[in-house]
Amino acid sequence: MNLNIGDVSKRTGLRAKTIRYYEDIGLVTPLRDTNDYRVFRETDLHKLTFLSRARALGFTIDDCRNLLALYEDETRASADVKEITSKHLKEIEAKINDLQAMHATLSHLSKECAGDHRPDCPILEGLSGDDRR
Amino acid sequence: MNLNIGDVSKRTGLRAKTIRYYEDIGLVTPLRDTNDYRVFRETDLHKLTFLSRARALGFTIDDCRNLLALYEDETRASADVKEITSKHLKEIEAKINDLQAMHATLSHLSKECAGDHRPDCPILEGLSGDDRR
DNA sequence: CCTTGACCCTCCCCTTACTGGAACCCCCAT
DNA sequence: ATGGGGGTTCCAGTAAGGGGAGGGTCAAGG
Repeated sequence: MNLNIGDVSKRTGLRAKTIRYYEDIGLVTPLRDTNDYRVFRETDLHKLTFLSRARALGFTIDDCRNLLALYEDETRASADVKEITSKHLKEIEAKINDLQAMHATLSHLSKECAGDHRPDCPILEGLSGDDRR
Repeated sequence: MNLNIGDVSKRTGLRAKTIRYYEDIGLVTPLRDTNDYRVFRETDLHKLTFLSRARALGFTIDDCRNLLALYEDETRASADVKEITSKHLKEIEAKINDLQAMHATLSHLSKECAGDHRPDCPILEGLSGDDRR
């Protein structure tokens, strides 16, 4: 069950480039064949799958590093995992709020804009210093 | 009414560094005093205010460049502005959707997690290949 | 045995939108 | 003259990879 980078890429959904990058920054340490090809074992595959999912859920690489350490530590406290997750959830909420505020402002301006050949444009007015609400 | 970079920074809310960067990439072109200090005029101030607001609404620098060109073009069609805005609104919506999906998944896992001293952790299980919904 | 195409390798620069820092100049008040 | 608070340039770094050059390797087919 020794896999090349291409195989791992297919199974994890990560690109080969990404996997090499993860090795560079020390998240995985595959073995090497005599021809310098990376050789991934079961455990490497598990880690990379884990990383793929954690990244897809928006965790930073740094969070991933910590989560992975907890994942591998049989004596972890689930509280530690939950804390990282809660912090991340709060960041997600903050981002959603920001985006919703932007969306509200912009869609308001956009609705006012005729969107035709004429130059008058409430969007540009809103973006300029012109501060009437 | 000639302003130094610090004055402009205070009035626009942009940091001096950011303003220099905007000059670097050609978004503004302040004059120069004999001592090499940048000299900003009214129009520069307007442009930078515009940029500050557009950035705060999440437009990319590239969008800003286009919007600024339209802002300065008295013969623009408001349709062009609206198109950039609509595209941006769609991107915002997509991001919000992504974030909400992440949030849903993560908060579900988080709720299942005891968050105590014990190692059992549904969050880690969810992140590993363990694919039971 | 040789070639072809699909893999794999390393190394380096590019991206976004800035931010930080070093090393230096300028002006005014003490 | 010295101190502080402006200003200037340039260099390096961030997150998380992406793109591409230039080259080695492997397995199958002719």
